[in-house]
Amino acid sequence: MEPISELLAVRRQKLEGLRALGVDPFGGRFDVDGPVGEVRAAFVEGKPVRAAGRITAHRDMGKSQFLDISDFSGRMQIFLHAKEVGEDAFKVLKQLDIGDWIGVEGEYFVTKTGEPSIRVKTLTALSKALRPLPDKWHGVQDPEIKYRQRYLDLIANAESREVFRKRIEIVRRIRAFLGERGFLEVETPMMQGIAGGAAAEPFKTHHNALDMDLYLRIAPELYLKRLLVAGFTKVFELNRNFRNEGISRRHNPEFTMLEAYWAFANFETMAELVEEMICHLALEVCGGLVIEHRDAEGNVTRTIDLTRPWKRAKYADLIRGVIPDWYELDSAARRARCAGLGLDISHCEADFEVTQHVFEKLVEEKTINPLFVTHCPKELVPLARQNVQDDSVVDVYELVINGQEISPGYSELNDPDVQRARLEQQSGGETQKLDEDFLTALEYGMPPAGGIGIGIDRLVMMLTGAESIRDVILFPHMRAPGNG
RNA sequence: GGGUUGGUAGCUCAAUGGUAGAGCAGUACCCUUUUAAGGUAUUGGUUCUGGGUUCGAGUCCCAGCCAACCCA
Repeated sequence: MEPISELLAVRRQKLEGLRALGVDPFGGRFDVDGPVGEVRAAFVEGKPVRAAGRITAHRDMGKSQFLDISDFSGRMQIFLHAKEVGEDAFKVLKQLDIGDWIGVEGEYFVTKTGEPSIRVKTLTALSKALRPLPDKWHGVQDPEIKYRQRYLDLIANAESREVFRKRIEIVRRIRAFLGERGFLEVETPMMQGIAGGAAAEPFKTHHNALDMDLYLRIAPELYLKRLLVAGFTKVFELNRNFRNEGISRRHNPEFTMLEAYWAFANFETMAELVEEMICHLALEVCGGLVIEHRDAEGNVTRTIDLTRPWKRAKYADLIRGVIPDWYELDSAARRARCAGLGLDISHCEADFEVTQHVFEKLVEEKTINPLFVTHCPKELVPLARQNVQDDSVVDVYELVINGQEISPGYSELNDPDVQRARLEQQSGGETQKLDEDFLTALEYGMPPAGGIGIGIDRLVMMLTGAESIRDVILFPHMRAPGNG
C-alpha cells in the first residue's frame, strides 16, 4: 500500500462526510435522458431534464455554483443556487470534488453568458473519486500515463476522445458498408492448431483438456476461404490478429484486421471496393477526401488527397522509377547500388528481399496519396493467383497510403495443387506446418474469388493523423511497469 | 538488440554542483450568472531505483527500471 498523500486523505474524509450525511457515496441506478452530449444537444428552454456525469469543473460563486459534468459524449454546465436546492444539497456539494460522478434533475435554461445549462432542483451523488483528476487545462501529457491509464487520457484529453470516437465510427461504418453490399460477417477461430494465412511468429498457448498446443491466429484467411468452399459468396471478418513480434510505432502484438472475400471477383474488383469504401469513410467520418495531419501546434504536417481515381502502378515500374536500370543489374551490382544509396540491406538474403527493401524505403515510405501497387513478385504473396502473362508476378494489389501498406487485395489462388506447392515452398519443407484440412477443403472446390485485408489500426492512423499505433488502440501493450 | 532524449508535488513544468520553485488542483475565507471565473491566505517533495565522486548531487559518473523517438 502506497503512503496516503494529503490529497487522497482529504477525499477519503469527504467520503466519510457523505456517509455522515446519510448519502451513499457509491450510489446506484439513476435514470437519465441520455448521455451528457446528447442531453446538451436536446436543449429546450424550460424543459425538465435528468442527466448524470463526472464533475470536470467547478466554479464556486458562493450562493451560485457552476459545475461541468462530462462523459465520453460531451460536457454540459449545471447550475445550483442555494435557495433552489436547499441547505442539504449544499452540504453534499461541499463533500464533492472534481472527478466525482453525480446525477441531476432540473430544467434547461440559458445563463447570462449564453451557455445552455441545467438549473438543478435535486442533486444525487453517484460515485466518489478517491483520486484527483489530471490537470484540467494541460490534460495528460506524459505518454506513459496516456497509454497505461487510458481512462485518464480519455477523461482529460479531448483530442484522444476524438480519435477514438472516429475509430468507433470507422469500424461501425465498415460493417454497415459491407453489410449493405451483401457481405456476411462471421467469426472464425482465434485459437488455431496451425497458425496459417500469413508469415509471422504466432503466440502459443495450450488447451489442457485436449492436451493440445494451440496458436493465436495471425490471420483468419484460411478459415474464411473454407467458407467460400462452403458456399458463402460474400463474407468478412473484422477482428483481432496476434503476432509475436516487435512493438513499435506501427506494430502492436494484437491488431485489428478486416478480411473480406468475394466469390467470382478478382483483385481489381476488390481494389474498386476498397477505394470506394475508404472514400466513403473519409467523407462520413472526416468530412472530406483531403485529410490533413497536424502537429501539436496545429500546423499541417501532411496532406493526403484521397480524390478518385487512385493511382495504379506496377511494382517493377515503381522500382525503375527510383532506380531506372535496377532490373539490368545482377545480384552483386544491386547490393552495391543499395550501399551507394545508403540502404542497409545486410539482413536481406534473397534477391527479391533486396528489391522489396528498395521498394519499402524509396517507394512505400514516400507515397502519401493512395497508390495501388500491382504485379507484385510472387515470392512476396504465396496465397495469390499467378498472372497469366507473367508467372513471376501475382494478381494482387498492395494499397499504400500515408507511407504505409494499408491493404492488400488478391485474386485468390484456388488450385489446390498449386496452393500445396506454394505453401510447401513457403514453409521450407516442414510439411507438418501445412494446414491439411484447408488443402482438403480446396480440393472440394473453392470458387475463384477476390480477397482483401485492411489493417484497421493503420487505416485509423491515416484518417485521424495519429503518428503512433498506440494512439489508435485503447490499451496498447506495454512492458510491465517498473519502479527502478 | 543498438543509439538519442526524458523520468522533480495529484497534473503541467522550472531550478550555474550551494536552502527544491511556479501554475493548476487541494485546504480556509470572500463573492447571487461563472466557464482556464476572480480575490486573500495556505498545505503539499524518498527529485524513478541502487551505487559512486564531492565539504555539498535534482544537477556529475556507473549500473538498473520505465517511456518516447531513431536504427536494426
